Formats: sequence, structure tokens, C-alpha cells
Amino acid sequence: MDSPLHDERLTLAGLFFESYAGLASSLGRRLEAECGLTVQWFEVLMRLARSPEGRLRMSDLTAQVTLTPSGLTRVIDRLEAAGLVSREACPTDRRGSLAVLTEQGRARMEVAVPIHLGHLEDLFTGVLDDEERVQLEHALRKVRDRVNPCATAGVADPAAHVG
Amino acid sequence: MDSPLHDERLTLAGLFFESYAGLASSLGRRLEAECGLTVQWFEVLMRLARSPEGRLRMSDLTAQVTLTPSGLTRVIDRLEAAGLVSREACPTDRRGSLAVLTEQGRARMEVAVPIHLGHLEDLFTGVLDDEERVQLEHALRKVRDRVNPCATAGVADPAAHVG
DNA sequence: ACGAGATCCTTGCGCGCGCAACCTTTTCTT
DNA sequence: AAGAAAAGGTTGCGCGCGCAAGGATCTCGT
Repeated sequence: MDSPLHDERLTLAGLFFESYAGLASSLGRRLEAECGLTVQWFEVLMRLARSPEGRLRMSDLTAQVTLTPSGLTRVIDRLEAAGLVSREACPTDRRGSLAVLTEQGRARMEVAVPIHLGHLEDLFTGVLDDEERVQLEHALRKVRDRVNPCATAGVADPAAHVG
Repeated sequence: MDSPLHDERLTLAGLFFESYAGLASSLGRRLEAECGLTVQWFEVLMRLARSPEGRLRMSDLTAQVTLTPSGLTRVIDRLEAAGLVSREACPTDRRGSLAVLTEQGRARMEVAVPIHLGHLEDLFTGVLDDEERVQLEHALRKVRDRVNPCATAGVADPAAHVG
């Protein structure tokens, strides 16, 4: 049983992917059913809600969410069609576009965030005790830094912006 | 900063999703470049390779990989077109279909598995020490059991833990 | 034994995403 | 100051997936 087909690294990775898939799927189903929001939508609206005046450049948004520029364009298209976001011209760079949270968008998030937090607690953080959460965060941070070194910026954290 | 928009549960979940996305994307790119295999393909071929005689019913495969029956049908279609898998009739149930690893498929996996293990080591398990790996596995197992209780079957892994 | 319902797999369809190509605007080079 | 190169965003296209519907086969109650 020490064949490469049963290597412990495969087991750990499998567990990781399986956990992710299950979590994303359950979370997505509930969020959609109770808030009418996709996980992607939530993610984008979240980043906007965290930003000053609820506005962010497309390129900044692209860097924060796991999405290519073209993917983000479509998401914003749909969010705009749904009335949750609107586009504005960037005042300092005429190439640029700003995504801004509408009143309706903010209202939706004020409902959705607590609900989503409940789901998270129920399906994810609730099954771990404090120590386990700390250890998990530690391990995930190391992995994240390995596979995505240029993260650690973004999130409305004024002390962290690189270029 | 204690607004629901900065809840620690969101941070942990964000870290989880970000790690997953980065890992899946890096792993996928490398596997494709060096072995000509999608992560999905690898996953399916892996399950087959682990099974006696390299054969498995579609329904069993569906249960093991994160894919709906229709999704699996298409994957097997492509794998069959690529000559890595073939279909056989199920001898005990005429509704059923068996996916079986071809010689070519097995040969491909004999090359791909060690390469993939290397990538895993490089991008994932290598950044963690023994204790961190154990802790991560522990936490992930709890999450997996919460979101996907009916796993813990299949895999021909006698050491698989129940939760 | 027979029909109702469940199970297995496949197909039509639509959706969301990434890639590459494109246009516009900014920045760099000289 | 002018041309070259880079960056920001959007679109055409194709792909892989899930959902719902469908045909074939098995199972179970009577």
C-alpha cells in the first residue's frame, strides 16, 4: 500500500479539494436560495462594500477576486443588470472604469452578510475549536503565500498596498 | 473594524478559497503542460488506477469524484476519445456502464503520478512541517465530514478514517 | 407475473469562465 | 514632442459543467 497511488500527499490534497468542493457547493446553494446571490456576486459585492464609498477600479477588483479581467467584466455586467452595481468613469484615468455599489446593492449585502456568516459558522468554522481554527489559518496562510505570493495586499488595508 | 464585513469567519473562509484557487490553478497548469492531463482527468484516471483491474462503474465513479453523472459522462467521452479509457457493458446490470483504464491510460498515469506528486510537494505539502500537515488534515477532515457526510466510502483505502 | 416506481446513464440546453484579439489611453524612450 | 510599448477594459469564441428530460433496465409490492 505504499504505492505512489496511495501517497499521503495525494490523500491530503484530496481532502483539501473535497472539503473545498463540498463547502463551496453547500454555501453557494444556501446563498442562492436565501439571498439570490451567487458566491461570485457575494465576493465582488463584499469587496466593494469594504472599500471607501463602495467604489473600486476594475483592475483592483480583478486583483482581489479570483477572476480574470474578462470574467470580472461579465460579472459586473450582470450585477449592473441586477441593479446592485453601477459603472462610473474613472476620474484620473480615462481608460479605467469604476464599479460602484448602488444603494440597492448595499441594502442587499446588509441582509446577506449576516446570513452568510451563519452558514459559514454552521458548515465551516463551527466544526472547529479555537485552536483548530488558528492552526488551520496558519497552514492555509502558508499555502496561500506559496501559490499566490502577490496576495497580502488589497482588502481596504491602507498599510498594505504595493503596486 | 468589528463590522460584519471584517468578521474573522470571512477571513478564514477567504483564505481557504484563495488557497484552493491558487493551488488548483497552479497544479492544473503544470499538469496540463507536463502531462497533457486536466485535473479532472487525473482525478478520474486515479480512481480507476486504484480500483481492481482498473475498472469502475460510472455510478461509483460519480460518487468518488466531484462531478454529476452528466459531467462524468462527458469526461469519460473525452477520455475515451483520447484512448485512455474505454467503456464496457456491466455484466451484472444491463443499465450500467463500466469505465476501464486502457494500457495507454495506465502508462500515462505511471508517468503522471510521480510528476504530480512532485508538484504537490513543491506547492502544497512542502510548505508545511509534519505537525502542520497533521493538524491541517485533522481540520479538513472535520470540515469534509460536515459538508459531505456520505464520503468516507469507496477509495479502497483500508485506513480511511470515519468521523 | 405484472405494473409502478426507482435507478443508471446519456443528451439538449444554457451559463459562466478563460484565452486571445482588439481599441483606447497612458507611460516610457529618445 | 513623437513614436513605441505597456496597461485598462471589453468582446468573440470555445469549453466544461450542471440541470432537466428521456430511454432503458432493474426492483418491489401485490
